[in-house]
Amino acid sequence: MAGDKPNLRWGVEQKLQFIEFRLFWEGHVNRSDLIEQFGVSPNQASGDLNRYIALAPDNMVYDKSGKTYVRSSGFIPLFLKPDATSYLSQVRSVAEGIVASHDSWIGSLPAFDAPPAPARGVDPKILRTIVIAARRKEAVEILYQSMASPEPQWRWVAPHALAFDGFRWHARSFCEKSGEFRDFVVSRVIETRHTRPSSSSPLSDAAWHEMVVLEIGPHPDLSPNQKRVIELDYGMHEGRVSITVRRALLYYALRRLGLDTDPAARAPQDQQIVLLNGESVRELAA
Amino acid sequence: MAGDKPNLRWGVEQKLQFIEFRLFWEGHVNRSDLIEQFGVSPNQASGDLNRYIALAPDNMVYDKSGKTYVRSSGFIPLFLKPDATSYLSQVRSVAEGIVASHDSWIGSLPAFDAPPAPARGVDPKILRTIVIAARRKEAVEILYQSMASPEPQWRWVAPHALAFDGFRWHARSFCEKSGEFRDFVVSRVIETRHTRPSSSSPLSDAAWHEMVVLEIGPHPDLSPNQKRVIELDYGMHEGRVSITVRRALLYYALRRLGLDTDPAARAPQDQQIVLLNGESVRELAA
DNA sequence: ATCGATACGTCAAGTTTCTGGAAGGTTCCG
DNA sequence: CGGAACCTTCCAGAAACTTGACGTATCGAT
Repeated sequence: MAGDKPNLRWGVEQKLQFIEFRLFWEGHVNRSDLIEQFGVSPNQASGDLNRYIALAPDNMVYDKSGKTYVRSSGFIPLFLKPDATSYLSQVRSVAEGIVASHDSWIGSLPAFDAPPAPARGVDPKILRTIVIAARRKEAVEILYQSMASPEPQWRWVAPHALAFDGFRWHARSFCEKSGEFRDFVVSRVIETRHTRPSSSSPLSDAAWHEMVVLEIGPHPDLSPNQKRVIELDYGMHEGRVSITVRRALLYYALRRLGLDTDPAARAPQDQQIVLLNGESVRELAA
Repeated sequence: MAGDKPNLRWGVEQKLQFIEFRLFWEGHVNRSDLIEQFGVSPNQASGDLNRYIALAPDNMVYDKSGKTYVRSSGFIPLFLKPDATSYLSQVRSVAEGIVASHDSWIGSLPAFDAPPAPARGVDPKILRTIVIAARRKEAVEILYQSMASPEPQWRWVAPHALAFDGFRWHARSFCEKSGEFRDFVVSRVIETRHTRPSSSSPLSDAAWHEMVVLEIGPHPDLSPNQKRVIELDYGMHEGRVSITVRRALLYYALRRLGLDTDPAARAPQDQQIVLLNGESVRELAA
């Protein structure tokens, strides 16, 4: 019956996916939804809805009383794989203004909030310069405000990767001034000037390529039941789980997991997890 | 010359935006880029590129030697507002598998990594049930694994908002069992059963609607120069910035900012910021 | 019980977009 | 020089879409 997706044009495929997205997440679709989202005529929207029914007859019925198409009980997505992470990521992006509401397919946005991350914004042109330099394996001259010097200084760096520490974006780069690979906070780059070919190889960034394994387990002072729940939360087996992280990001990973302080600094219920191989890991942290 | 955008069809507008996105971020576009992204014929792609030139003659020229269209120096985006946050968010989404590479417009993905967040995934159907219940102001019966009880238990909750604490997603809900508003970790919901109308009003969730103001400043033990950089990073004026956060999220906000422990638990360079109004804030934390 | 508003549906004519095929141009490289 | 890898243009036909007109079902208000 259904199942054979003919070669559809991109625009048509998008509209069918949209119908399915709304059916799954909201339970219903309207002709007017298509009109708003894609700017098509009522006429065309009718056609698209009926095309969807023709391709997936068991997924959707028209509810005359509700004046809307509703998902039927035997709904099986045909054009989309429903994904909670992606939906939640969209919720966050729309709520935080990263994505305009009309660019998202979510029709009725759930109320949402998250603890704010008060980090300065990144200038798109500066970011572009860094990204392009990384791609071309070039060095770029940046005016950088470091923690060490009072005034911003020009220096040549050869970026090769981006990293996010939870708050700030970093450009992992070879710094010609210090002769080392370092993290540069992108929002501390005031300006960029020239670029030129770079002789440094990203492969020599040992701290970036070397992986560290963190062994974590539930806090020993939790009750057996609390331990079990934490194990479920973190996907632990037999009281432990391994997390692999680049040595260059180890500091941020420990901080993010709340493992950069003495485990006694928080109550066990707040701390939740502890590092099981702390001795071998902590000496690697920068 | 340029500037007047005629009423274009959705599909055409998307392609022009795509051309502009690639021009801005990568510096060049190919006919083959359009072919890959939208599945059009080489023929049509030519047409679209020339349509773009007709609409924005000063933005792009064909580099015969490079065999590609390149951004010209006077490039002014016409269909898109370049946004670093949105670009970086895409980088992260693609790198973490949230968005398929071919659904993103980024052609050449920069190398990227971030500290992993080892949290269990959320089941899309369970999330959907919660989101729909919130929209319809309904209560839903969930099988929930709490920290308190050894076995999961059925209980009626009326969700009204989603919250993200940096690791886990929560459903802010009225719990009929306890008669209070509480956070339920979505990934700890094993199953959902019935729904029914709810009498509880989201407006009575005091901790959700009450806002707390955090005053933060640079760590006092930093050097004047280091303080200045931190002030720039966090957008502080005169050594302080106010962050407003829901009381229900206060705990997570403090944790995220590293303000939930004694300021002496970390070295000043690691701690970076301190809470200036700690006395009045900390007594509110759950 | 009728009327108006709001949905969706459909038929027809005309425009825009797109494909496929065919022929042609430029630059680079071996 | 010839081939590869780009982009371009012309044409006919198909698919997608718009505009306009007219018809249908449901609901709620008068």
